Amino acid sequence: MAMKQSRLFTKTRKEAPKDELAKNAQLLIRAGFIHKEMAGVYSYLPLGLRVIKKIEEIVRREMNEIGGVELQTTALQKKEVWEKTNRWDDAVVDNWFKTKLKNGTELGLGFTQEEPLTNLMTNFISSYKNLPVFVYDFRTVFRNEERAKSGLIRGREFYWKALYSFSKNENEHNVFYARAQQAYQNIFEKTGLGEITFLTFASGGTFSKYSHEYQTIAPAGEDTIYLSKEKRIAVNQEVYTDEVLSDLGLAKDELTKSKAIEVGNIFPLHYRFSEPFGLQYKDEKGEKKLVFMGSYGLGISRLLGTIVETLSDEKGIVWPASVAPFKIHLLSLGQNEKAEEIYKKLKVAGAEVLYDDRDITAGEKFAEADLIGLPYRAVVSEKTVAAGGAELKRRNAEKSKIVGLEELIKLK
RNA sequence: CGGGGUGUGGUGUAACGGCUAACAUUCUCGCUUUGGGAGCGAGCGACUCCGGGUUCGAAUCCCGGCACCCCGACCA
Repeated sequence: MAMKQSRLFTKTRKEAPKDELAKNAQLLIRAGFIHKEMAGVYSYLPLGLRVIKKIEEIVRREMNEIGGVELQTTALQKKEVWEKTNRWDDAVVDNWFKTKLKNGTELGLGFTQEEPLTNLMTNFISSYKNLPVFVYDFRTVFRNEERAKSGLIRGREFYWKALYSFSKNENEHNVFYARAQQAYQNIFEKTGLGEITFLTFASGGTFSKYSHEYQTIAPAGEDTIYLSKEKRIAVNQEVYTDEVLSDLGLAKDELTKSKAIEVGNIFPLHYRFSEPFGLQYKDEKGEKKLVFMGSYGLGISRLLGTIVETLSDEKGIVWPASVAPFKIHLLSLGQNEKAEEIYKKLKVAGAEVLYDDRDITAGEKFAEADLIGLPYRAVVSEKTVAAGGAELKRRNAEKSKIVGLEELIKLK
């Protein structure tokens, strides 16, 4: 998609809002990607929404690749479903947003999808022939956090992907679980966080010995992990014990302590949900058995925040090409028809280009381009036209070079 | 939820208890300029978060509320 910047109603700011300290929120607001509605609640503006969609598509492809099937559950939740697992009571789950129908019936705004989805799947799973099945869901969820913080890192309303696996038994589950790990690794590599994101062993809670978190190293992180750069794994401080280290074959002296942001979390659910909902199947012998489940979460909006938090410099955001709202930032300096012409050709070629066609000073265009942070900047002025084309520069490079239209189209 | 802090034009800041609440930026208009948020001039824009109180007089002091930020706790 191509777009003229004169059509983009958002505006950049020189100064960070005083009610945000987190780098991700400051930059995303300054560059016009998000709008703060209230603490922990943000609207996605056109540029921000495009990044969300890019990340979503990367995640979708990986989920499809491992056999995931997409659906969408509801935000409104009914009490009875959650009472089956004892997760309706505020004494048990303290971050519910609850509301009521006109007639007084209590409802909740979903904070996760295990209950509704397990309940829903009882309609469709009845035989071993129906298994395994992997279902995923992108949606906004709500958590009444006592303290929202760090911009998009911990919000009260956020966008995430949840996948649940339904398997015949633990062995079958383990096969998928391993594939899911690979898919997660692919996602972080493709979104530019591969180098600084670690598979992390964390508390398994009531479900199993461990859960696996994907932790991205960042000073702004809420978690503390001990990581091995060589082995590409880490241990969450909450389970940093001699026993766990020996389990994993890690020695203390090979681990580095670091703050990190939890960008994903996967773990087996065993029969925690299939049991209360009676999610069973008949095996080959006609015997009823419980479905073995697994959970695979990933915060899309948190990932957006994490990318900005970790991949920005003093001038602004530095988007990885894979998630950038546009690939090319085309700037026209002064009056010239050449820029318009290049824009039209790029558009026809299907390039993802944001064309700054506004009548403002060069300095302003450069400063804004750096702040918005698209991977490539192509300047078209009398000077560059005389030199044979556009001046192309990567966002994170110092050097630039003159290129023709063909080379620009290649970048799309 | 415990502790700390902050609320002033859209944004960022200033103002001893005392003139018509100031400056920068944004925005509008004019001129100039055109390779790093450029210059000059003119304008628009604020019941100083809300409600009480003290005082001749409150943005400023006091009380209550709300909002926001930070630390901690919490975070299948």
